[in-house]
Amino acid sequence: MNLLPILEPATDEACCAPAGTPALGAEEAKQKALVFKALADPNRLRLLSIIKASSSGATCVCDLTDPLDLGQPTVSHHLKILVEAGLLHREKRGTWAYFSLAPGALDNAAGMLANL
Amino acid sequence: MNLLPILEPATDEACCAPAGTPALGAEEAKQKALVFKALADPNRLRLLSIIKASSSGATCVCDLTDPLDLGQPTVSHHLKILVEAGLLHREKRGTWAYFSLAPGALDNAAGMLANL
DNA sequence: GACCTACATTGATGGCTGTCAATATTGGCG
DNA sequence: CGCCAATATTGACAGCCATCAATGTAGGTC
Repeated sequence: MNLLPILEPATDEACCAPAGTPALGAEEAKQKALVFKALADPNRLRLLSIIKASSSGATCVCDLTDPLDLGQPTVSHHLKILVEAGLLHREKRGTWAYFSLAPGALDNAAGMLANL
Repeated sequence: MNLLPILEPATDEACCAPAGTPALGAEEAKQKALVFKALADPNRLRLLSIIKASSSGATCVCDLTDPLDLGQPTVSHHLKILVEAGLLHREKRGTWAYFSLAPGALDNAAGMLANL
């Protein structure tokens, strides 16, 4: 990734270190938080799970409303959030909208945790 | 919530698959969402980053307030959330409280994404 | 064209959350 | 014991968020 500012422990006393700049920049943190925000809802996790488990790899909204006990607009809203976070891919085919996992998106999120 | 009257769509046709039970259970999803909720804040990500980058592996609160531009109570609040999510470990030593990464916690969270 | 179906958008609302000021607690030190 | 320093807790408040009802849009069918 990028170079981290080395923390120089050199300070006065016992308690702690200086900690001038944090290891993770404010902007970068904000960006990464967006992905985890999208993952921070039980129903969205279940949506991802269902879509991932789907044999065809693509699922339409009518498949997703029933198992979640949510209204159709709510599911549509969650799907939008997941798409905007880059986790899902939407493909409109005729009247139906098919959703599939964005390739590598989950791995990418997992990598964020490893490279904090 | 309550039971929704099942609309009999009579459209048993071509759209999708049955989708009886979702792959991820409601309770399980709620539990996992708690971890991601803890990760879904930029300042908490930066806290984790600073603590992880700390040479000693343990950092006290006084090290964490300055680089984040947040008040001490707010930082304390964020740390509490991270501890309760199982991501951090708190060790009180005299007047100071030292925080360190909970071993394997980040890997565990990354695993959740892989095993959705 | 008229109508239906699948999905998206809007508006409203209750609940959650991040932040701060003020205060409480706890340990160390004289 | 009295005081200070480090941290935690409480209360209050603004902003965000998940949800639903109602409506809009667009594709398919007759």
